[in-house]
Amino acid sequence: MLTRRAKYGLIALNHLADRPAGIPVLIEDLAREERIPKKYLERILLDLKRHGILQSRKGKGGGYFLNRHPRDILIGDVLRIMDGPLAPVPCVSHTAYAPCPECREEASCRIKKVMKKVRDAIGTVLDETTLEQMARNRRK
Amino acid sequence: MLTRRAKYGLIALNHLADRPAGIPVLIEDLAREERIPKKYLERILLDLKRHGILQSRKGKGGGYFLNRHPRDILIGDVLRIMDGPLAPVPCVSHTAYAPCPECREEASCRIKKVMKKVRDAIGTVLDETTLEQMARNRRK
DNA sequence: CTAATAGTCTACATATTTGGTATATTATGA
DNA sequence: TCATAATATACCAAATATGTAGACTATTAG
Repeated sequence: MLTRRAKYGLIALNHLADRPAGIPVLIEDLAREERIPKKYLERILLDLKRHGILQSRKGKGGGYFLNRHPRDILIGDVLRIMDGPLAPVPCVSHTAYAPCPECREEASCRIKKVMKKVRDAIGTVLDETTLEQMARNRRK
Repeated sequence: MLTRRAKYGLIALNHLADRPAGIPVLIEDLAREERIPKKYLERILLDLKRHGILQSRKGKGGGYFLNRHPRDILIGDVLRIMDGPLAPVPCVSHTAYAPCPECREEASCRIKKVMKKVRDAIGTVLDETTLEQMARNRRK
């Protein structure tokens, strides 16, 4: 399940993708228009900034804006930042591999074999979808 | 992420799929051999029984065994019982559809469009994999 | 019939995650 | 230098995940 945090993040990025590039949007406006709790959104945006997705300016005329063109932002990367690895078990994660704590012999693990397929299926969708594609159907 | 509960469930089902059909296995043996906390496992097995995956017998000579042939048990169904719907958002679930609480206009929701693809990708793997297939690589 | 066996039910306990708030502090531009 | 707006830190409450404890019930051997 996607967390609310991830949904808020995607909503915010779509919101920003709809505006002209490089023009800052106030957290407050974003929060109000998208009905997201402001203080919570602050932390989400900051996190996305720290990971290079967003950029910000302080003071008057400041706000948040995309750091890259929407076509260069992968939804998979956004969701990794928001919710952690895409993989359903750590032992099949591309970006955050770790052996499963309970697992005894990973090489022959039956769960791993199936979950690897699931991870790849998810990755194929999310790492081949850009913010631009996602935002394609603009509201008028 | 799969919960530990789901992993335990899969491990238990694989364990049972390895034995001759219809011969009961004690919760206690299963728990010990697979290193799963017994009381926790009890509830997991009971849940799988209630959903028709397992069958049990009480008293001496009792225990748990598969209610159907492994080829008729879908991993997707098992995971739904253990962890809930496969879909990353309720609005794209096949088995437990519900509108997302935060969502305003579902028809045009951009998140929904992407997540539907993800759900289908996951479903294609898990609803086409049987316990028999999963258990194919037997340990010797 | 009764004792041992083995699953079932209910209630707690405890840790982690999630979603959110409150209050400062820091940087920027007019 | 003042208003603005992002940043940082610390909390907090509710939900979920992962167990544990103990009583109860059904079954079978003898």
